Amino acid sequence: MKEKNDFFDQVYQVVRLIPKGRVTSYGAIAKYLGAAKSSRVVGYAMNASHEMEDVPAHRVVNRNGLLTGKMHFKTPDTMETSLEAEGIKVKNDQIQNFKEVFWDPMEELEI
DNA sequence: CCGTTGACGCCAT
DNA sequence: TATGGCGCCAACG
Repeated sequence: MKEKNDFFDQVYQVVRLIPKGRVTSYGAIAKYLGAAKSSRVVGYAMNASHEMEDVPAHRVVNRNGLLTGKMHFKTPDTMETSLEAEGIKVKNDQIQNFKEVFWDPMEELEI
């Protein structure tokens, strides 16, 4: 068994565990995986997540709760629309109650 | 093969 | 408080 699975795959696993109506940040995922400074790689993994339909990339935003990656979806409105469909309030590409809907894998999951 | 870019985040000034 | 630069890993040209 190799402990060092692909970083991308690990990211997908965590993102898939994000409960409906909750969101997380790239840094939170990276930190959970033990690569707090590799937050960029998490975002890159999200870009490749288009192959995995089970990866709700729309539930992953930056640390500011800003939908920075919305433009990478099928349509720029897909991300905010999907979030609002789950009860998350989005205004001007920014999650309003971000602190309330924020889901920290470190808190909910055990490493 | 080398250089640049990217859905980010933290530190320094 | 705000702005700029660096780091990290992988993919693309």
